[in-house]
Amino acid sequence: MAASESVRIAEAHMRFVEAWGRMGSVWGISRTMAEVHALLYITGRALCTDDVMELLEISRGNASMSLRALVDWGIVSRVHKRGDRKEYFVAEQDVWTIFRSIVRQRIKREVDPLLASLYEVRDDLAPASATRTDPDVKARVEAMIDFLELCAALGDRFAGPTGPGLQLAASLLARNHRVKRTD
Amino acid sequence: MAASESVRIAEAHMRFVEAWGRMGSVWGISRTMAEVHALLYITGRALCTDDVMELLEISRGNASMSLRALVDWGIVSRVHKRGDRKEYFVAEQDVWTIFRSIVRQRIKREVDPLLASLYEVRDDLAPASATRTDPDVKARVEAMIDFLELCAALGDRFAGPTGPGLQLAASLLARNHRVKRTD
DNA sequence: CATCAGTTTCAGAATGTTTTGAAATCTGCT
DNA sequence: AGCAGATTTCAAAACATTCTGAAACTGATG
Repeated sequence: MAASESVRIAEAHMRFVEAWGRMGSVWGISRTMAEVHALLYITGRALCTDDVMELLEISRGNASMSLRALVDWGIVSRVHKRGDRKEYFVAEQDVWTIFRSIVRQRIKREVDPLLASLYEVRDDLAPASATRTDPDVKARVEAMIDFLELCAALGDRFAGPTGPGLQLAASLLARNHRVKRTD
Repeated sequence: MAASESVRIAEAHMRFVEAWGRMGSVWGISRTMAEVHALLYITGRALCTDDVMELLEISRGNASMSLRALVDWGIVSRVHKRGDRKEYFVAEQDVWTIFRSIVRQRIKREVDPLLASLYEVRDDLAPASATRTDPDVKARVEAMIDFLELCAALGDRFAGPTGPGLQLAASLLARNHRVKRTD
């Protein structure tokens, strides 16, 4: 049997799902994954694999993969219903928490490896043919490293599990445009 | 004739280019585009299409497309050499300015259209069958809209042409972890 | 321990993106 | 205008990602 009793979705909900799906690329996830997340988010209900398959018209494999990936990203969790062997899934409801998880994941997956490569490049630039190397090149690599480290640090601060990122952001926005220089 | 006299590149430079290329997905551009940018950035020189083709071993069409796209993004500019009909390209050297351009482009291309869709969804949710609609659904759409608006505003503030984003970021990092709540 | 509902896996198919290369276009010079 | 070097375009090919569906697996139950 297919979906749990009455899983119907208003047309407007589906448009939300589609809009969110198109946004997938921004978050670095596939369209379907984003749609699955949107579906869980907008309904606010616990849905099972069959519900997702049916509503989004995707295959069982795809639904299973996407749900699992969302759980790995930490923005969807598994829940169980008493007396039901099926697994159900719910999306994190707090937008800021969703954002946190995504930012942290992406830094870990993408910025950190890049930084690792850049450290290697810097180390190769430094010791050996130090005299023959254009000092500007070193400076540029350094600048890039500094910038990415700043990004990672900011990400941690903003998106860290303890950080009240929202307030920080708000206060940042509220401040006046110019900030007194510290140098 | 191929590249301008002596365009040679140290092995370490190429590793920088590759590392940066892999990062392309984060910035939402293709690997090659990212590599072209990295090449221009790390050499700090003005290179012509042929230089890029040769160093990156890509086709003329691809080099042309990638360079043009980078110019569109505002992180590479065309320069001319007196007595030379060729066009040369240089990358913006300030990391923060590069970041600014990218953030602004991405907000314009990705967040703004999504927000537009969400406004439509909200408007569809409000007037007609207002009684039949789960109020929580409206709240969730609102929450998402608010969040994205905050993102766009933050992006503008941080990455705006006038904003001293770096100082803001630094001061943010320097602050103590907890910020007094404003409510 | 055989069965069954439910879940995951994975090779191949479908789809989407990027690259090529040659032809068309442009630009500035004589 | 006619030419020559430089650049852009674009259809087809190469490549990469995502999706499907059927088979394999899991683990609770009688």
